[in-house]
Amino acid sequence: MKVDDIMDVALRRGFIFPASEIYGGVSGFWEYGHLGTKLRQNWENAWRRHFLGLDPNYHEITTTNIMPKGVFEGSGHLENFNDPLTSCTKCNQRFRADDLVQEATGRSVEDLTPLELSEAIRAEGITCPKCKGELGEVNLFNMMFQVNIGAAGGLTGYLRPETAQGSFVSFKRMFEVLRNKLPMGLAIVGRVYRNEISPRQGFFRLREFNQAELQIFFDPDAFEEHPDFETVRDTVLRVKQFGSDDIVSLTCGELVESRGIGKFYVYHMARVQEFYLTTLRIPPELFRFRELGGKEKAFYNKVHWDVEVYMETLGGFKEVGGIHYRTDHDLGGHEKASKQRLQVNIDGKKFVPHVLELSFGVDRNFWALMDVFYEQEGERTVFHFPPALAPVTVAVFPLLNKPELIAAAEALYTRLSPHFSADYDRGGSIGRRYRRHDEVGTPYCLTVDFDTVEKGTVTLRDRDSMAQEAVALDTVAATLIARLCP
RNA sequence: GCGGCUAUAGUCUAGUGGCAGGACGGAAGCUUCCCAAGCUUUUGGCGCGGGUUCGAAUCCCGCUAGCCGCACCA
Repeated sequence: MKVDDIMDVALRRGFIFPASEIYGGVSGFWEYGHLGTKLRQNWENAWRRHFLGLDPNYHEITTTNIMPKGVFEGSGHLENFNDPLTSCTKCNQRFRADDLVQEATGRSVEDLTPLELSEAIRAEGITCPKCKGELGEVNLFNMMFQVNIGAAGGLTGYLRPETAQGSFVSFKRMFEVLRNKLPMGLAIVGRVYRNEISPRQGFFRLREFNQAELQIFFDPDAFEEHPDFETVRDTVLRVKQFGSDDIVSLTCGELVESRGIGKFYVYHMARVQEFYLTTLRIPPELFRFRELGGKEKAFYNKVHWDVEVYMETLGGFKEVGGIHYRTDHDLGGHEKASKQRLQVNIDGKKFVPHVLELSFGVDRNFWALMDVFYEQEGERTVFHFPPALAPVTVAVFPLLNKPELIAAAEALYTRLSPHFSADYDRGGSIGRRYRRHDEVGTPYCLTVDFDTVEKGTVTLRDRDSMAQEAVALDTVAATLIARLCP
């Protein structure tokens, strides 16, 4: 199985491994080794360059992982994800305990604690609605991890379940700092936490993971337009529309005209696709937008397409991101809960900005790179990562263990390492060293031989073609840069 | 969270109550060595915690993790 092969390399070579492994691990928590950290950072930096470059007024901020309870009252996370659950001890069906008690007693049970609900279930003799089996203890279940801030009796806080809230609570100040202009984008790349009941699918559903999100605040009256729309009007998007099983190719112009989706939204779809096809080099047939509708779509999302990549290891197209038109749901909620005015005043027009959210799961994107670019070519295992994303850009080898070659190779490594992600390896045969670096996706290897000492050339070996060419020492850095930025 | 199966070195694996073995990998060295060649030396393991037993990798219980199914996944 491909998933086993990739996980084997990932564990063996230092991409990812189970968290707190020596204590047995905890499901849903993973650690990144040195190569995984580099690959993830490279993805994140590519994401920053692409999305923050879309508009001079899109910026990255850094906000806290722990936020006070009030934030999640404003966001709706507490209200919507704090369900008291009980399950049948016989058939394991789960139920909302408050619904069952309320139905049996006719009383409002909103303020009852889980313990009181458990007692009420026993007192009323409530049994499983499905099989009449005995119901278990009531447990409050919220996807958020709760933490105590300060000494006993202090504030209740939560680990953020999405980075987005950081942008919303920072909106008021950042709008002022950035001199009252819309659209304004606030990006956050960072850790988030969700207490999944039962994470499965290996690395795909995590309890602690990374998001890269860009919240774009804009005037809702401008949703139908975008100043650069003409540059993407004829761009062909791969889309799977709600209610259809087919992936079709539609231009941005067609999507606006046939579906009435605002140009502001479709423009950003084009830029997202560009990121996947051009920067990440995902083959087009493995990429699509999937429109969500009906129950799948959160009530506050007016338009919602997921970004999906086909992953063989996960058996199909899987969500790696989403484009959500969240309207004024978030700022409106925080306005009520915080009692702060979050409306803006632009040229005398007062309104609460709407939000377009570009949201990406970093770890899922990381896994997508591992899946899409993994190749087993006979005995050769290779990751064909785009060179700019590969954890190691260039590896330097002395052909032989001769003092003059080692000295020359070390000098070359020392010269390159401040500017490139470089590695040095003198262990085993030259062929073995090439294979070692194929296995972690290093695009370029430089081998120092006697020609290096005598004529000042090194052998540049290309990962994908395995072709070799002589390159002058003086031009090695320039050659690498030219290949990294075609 | 429930049920079934599973857990031996970095990876894969042999071992069914009596000395934990192999392959690959890693390290050091030899070999003017450009695609996992060869040789020498070496490293390193029974997931965790209880129990049964003279003796447990092996049998039993619990925990943790993984896989499959159910449930969950705003």
